[in-house]
Amino acid sequence: MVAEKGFFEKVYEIARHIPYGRITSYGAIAKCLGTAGSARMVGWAMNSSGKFPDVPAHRVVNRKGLLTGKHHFDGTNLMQQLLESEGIEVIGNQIQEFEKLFWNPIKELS
DNA sequence: ATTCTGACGTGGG
DNA sequence: CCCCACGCCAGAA
Repeated sequence: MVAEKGFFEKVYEIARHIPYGRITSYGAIAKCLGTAGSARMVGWAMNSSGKFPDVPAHRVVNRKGLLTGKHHFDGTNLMQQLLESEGIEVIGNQIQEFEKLFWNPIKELS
C-alpha cells in the first residue's frame, strides 16, 4: 500500500499540535503513533527537530516532567526559558504541576 | 555486516 | 518516590 509517512513526520505532526503553555511526554506521542514502547524513537526524532522550527521540542519531556532533553538545546537553560516563557514553572529541570499542564495527544487528537 | 548508544517507558523489588 | 533490568528500533562508527 501507500508508503506511510516517515516516523519522524508523525512525531512532528503531533508535536506541532501541542498547544501553547502545554506539554506532553514522549511515551504519549509514541502511543499515539501506535509504537508504544519505542518512546526512544520519539526522542530520537526530536533530535532532528532542529531542522523543523515548527516542532516545539521544549514542550516534550519525559514521563516525570523532567527536562531530560534540555541538554540538547543550544544553550543550557534554553529549554527551561522557553517553557517559563509560556507560563510553565520549571524548577531544577522539573516541571511544576506537570500533570495539570500535561497535554494528552491521544485524547485530544483521537 | 556488527556493535553501541540513546531527548523513554514499564515492571519488579 | 527510588533503584535495577529489559525492551524498543533508528542511526552512527
